[in-house]
Amino acid sequence: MDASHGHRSGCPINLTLEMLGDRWSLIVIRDVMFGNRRHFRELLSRSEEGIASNVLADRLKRLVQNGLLSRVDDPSHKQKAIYSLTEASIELLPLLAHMGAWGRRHTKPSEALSIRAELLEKGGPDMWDAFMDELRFIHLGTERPARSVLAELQAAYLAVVARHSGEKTN
Amino acid sequence: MDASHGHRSGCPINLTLEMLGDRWSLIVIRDVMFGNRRHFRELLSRSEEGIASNVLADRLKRLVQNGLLSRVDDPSHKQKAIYSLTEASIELLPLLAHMGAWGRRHTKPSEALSIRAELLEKGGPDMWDAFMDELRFIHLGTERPARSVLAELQAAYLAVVARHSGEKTN
DNA sequence: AACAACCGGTTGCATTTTAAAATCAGTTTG
DNA sequence: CAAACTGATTTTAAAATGCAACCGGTTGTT
Repeated sequence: MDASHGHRSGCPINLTLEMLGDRWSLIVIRDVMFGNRRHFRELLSRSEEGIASNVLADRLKRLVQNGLLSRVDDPSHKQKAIYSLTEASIELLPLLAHMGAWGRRHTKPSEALSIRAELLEKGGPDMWDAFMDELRFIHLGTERPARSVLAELQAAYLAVVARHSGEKTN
Repeated sequence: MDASHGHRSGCPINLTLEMLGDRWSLIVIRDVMFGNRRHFRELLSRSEEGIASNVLADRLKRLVQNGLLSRVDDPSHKQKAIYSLTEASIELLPLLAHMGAWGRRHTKPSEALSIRAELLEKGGPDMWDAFMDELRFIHLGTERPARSVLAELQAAYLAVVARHSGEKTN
């Protein structure tokens, strides 16, 4: 069982699950990735799912330790921290896209919150690559790409919300 | 927060996570899918990760309730139950393939247990579709497809194990 | 007929993880 | 100087997990 390294097994699926297989880690990454939440309070109070502050603090710490987020001080406020995606978490995008697609098919999601998943599914790997390039620009400081998938997703989301008269502002 | 239905939110990613976001559910599905473990004892004792019997019993029950597994009596043995994948869990294959690919890149998996993920990544969506067709044959009783991805994966796994002199018989 | 091995679990208990709410000290803003 | 805001921590309780023993029934072997 390879307990020598504190892991249940060396299976890549298992190791991924050990890192991300809980109810909150991927929610946090989703919010940083799709909602561009970069601060503790943003993640805490604008969370659709209502994460508790101690759980958020713990997950942020673990995600930073595992190299899925990076944390730097915000120069504009001595107590603010800015959390960014890393290359490793940016590469989780296809996983999240698939998860959204599966959830859209096999659970009963709300229409407004599904539109991003739908668009991302229809866009396919080409759109994912464009989105990942954009995330590298936002979080890693690479060159700005021509296409903004984030803007496309947000526009589609706002359009749905507007169509149903206001439900929430993001 | 849509607490009206006992869900944290209607986001498809969140709903997927509520169903599968724990440390064991996807391990069980992985073993049924890739290891063709169909009985309680097979899942329990041949588990690489050493799941506890009460946790396995709980997960099997929940997965059946959520429509990710089906359970029928084994006609050859009055006490045996046969667990099968459903269309919903068969469609988790792309997710598991991505998870394996990500884990191969960003964790330190063992070579033997990575070979399936590597093959599945290289095979891409074409191979996934062929595998899903095969899983529908095995678990849902559809017509037998020409290609057996399961055999390909198993052969590759055994080749790696043989190359490293025996480690496990799977 | 006797017996051991096997079947899918269950039970009881200790440990670990998670959840919710209140609280905290330092920082910024008015 | 006070209020609001920052990223957390503390406290307490509940839930999940891990572990080992156990269960009644079934099956294959002798």
